[in-house]
Amino acid sequence: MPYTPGEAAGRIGVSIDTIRYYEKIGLMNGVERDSVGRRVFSEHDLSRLGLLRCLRDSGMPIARLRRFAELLEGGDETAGQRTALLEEHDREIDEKVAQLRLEQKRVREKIAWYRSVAEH
Amino acid sequence: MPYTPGEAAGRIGVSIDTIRYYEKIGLMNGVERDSVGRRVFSEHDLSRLGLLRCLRDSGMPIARLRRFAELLEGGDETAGQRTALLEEHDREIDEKVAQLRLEQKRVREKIAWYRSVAEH
DNA sequence: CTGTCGCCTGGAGCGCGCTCCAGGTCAAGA
DNA sequence: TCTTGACCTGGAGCGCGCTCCAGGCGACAG
Repeated sequence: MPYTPGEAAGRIGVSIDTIRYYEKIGLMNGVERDSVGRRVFSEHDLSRLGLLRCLRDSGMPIARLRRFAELLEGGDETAGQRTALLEEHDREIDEKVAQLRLEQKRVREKIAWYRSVAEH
Repeated sequence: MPYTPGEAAGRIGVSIDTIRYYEKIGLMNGVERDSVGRRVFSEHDLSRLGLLRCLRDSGMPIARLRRFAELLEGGDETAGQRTALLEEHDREIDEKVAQLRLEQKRVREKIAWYRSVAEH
């Protein structure tokens, strides 16, 4: 059930350096250590890391991620705030997708235009 | 019909510094200058800049943008390569959107889970 | 005639998110 | 016993895409 840093990194798809960085900046507080100081990741740590990574990959900046991590540490009372934060992120993803689709439309128009010119 | 740097920046929605930077790195070669060395943007320059900006905003890295700008300067013979480049970018936008939707799914599942816990 | 404004240049600096490095500890295998 | 390998730390460095700065120039307003 516990994972070494290398296993954790492999499972989530990040580098060990990223894991250490996340701990350093307060995104992953409370990860246990073994007798010689090496990190030991629980299943729960992994899912936390996975969620953080998912939020990060979908565009959440580190500062916001830190806020989320803080709320996670705040226990049950912060569940509402966590939900609100995720809901806002959800909306931001929608907006980003909409924006990408607009840009894609323009790209496609340009492609169509190049094609129409090609067949003179 | 011609625009000053400030007007060009305003119309496209970038800073003058960005315009200068784009010229410096070869994305906007061939912009004319007036008698004292100030840039003069034609309608065509604006649409070029606008397209570059659109590609950039939709995630194309500068190196690729540079390649595209080179092709633009290559004239009619490069139209096919330009089209190919834009088509690939179009696919990349699709992939990025798909990825975002996956991540959004996970975010929504987490929200749903928080909600289900809240109503114990 | 003196601001002030918009622009010019080359080059330094910045914010983000890692990534790499030097130097060290311990454990297990040959 | 020696080596290899995974991990540790603090801190420097990096790649990207701008952004800002100092110092200067010409045009136009008061």
